[in-house]
Amino acid sequence: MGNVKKKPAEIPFSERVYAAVRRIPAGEVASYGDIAALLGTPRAARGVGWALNALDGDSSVPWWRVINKRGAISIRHPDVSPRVQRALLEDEGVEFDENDCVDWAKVRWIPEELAGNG
DNA sequence: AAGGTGACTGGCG
DNA sequence: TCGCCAGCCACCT
Repeated sequence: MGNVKKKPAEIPFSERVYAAVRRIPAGEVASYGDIAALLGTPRAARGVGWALNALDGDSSVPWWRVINKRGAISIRHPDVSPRVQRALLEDEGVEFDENDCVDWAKVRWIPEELAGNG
C-alpha cells in the first residue's frame, strides 16, 4: 500500500482525493480530471490516478466511480480487473455502451458547489 | 536534490 | 476519426 506520510497540519493531496471520491453518490461517476479540478488542480489527473492506485482496490473509497475523460475504464491494476470496476458501476445502475463508455450526460457527478445550487 | 513512474489529458498528423 | 507524443502533477527511490 502506498505510504503517504505528510505533516499533520496539512492535508495530503491523496486524502483530498479520497474525500472527493467519497462524495460521489452511487450511480454517478467522475473523471480523474474532474476530481483534480475539484481539488483546485485540474491538471493533476495523474496524481488522482496515483492516489486511487494507492488504495490497492480495497478501501472505503468508491474508487470505481472514477473513470477517464472518455467515459471508459482506464484501470491498470493487476489485482483488479477493469471488468470488476464495470460490474461495480453496473450494479449501481451505470450503463456502458458498445464502446465500453458511459453517458456523461446521465451519470456525471456534479458537486453541489459547482452545480450552482446552494 | 534529481530522476523515474503512473488507474490522465490534450494536441497533431 | 484513430493513434502517437508531449505536458502535466504527485509520490517514490
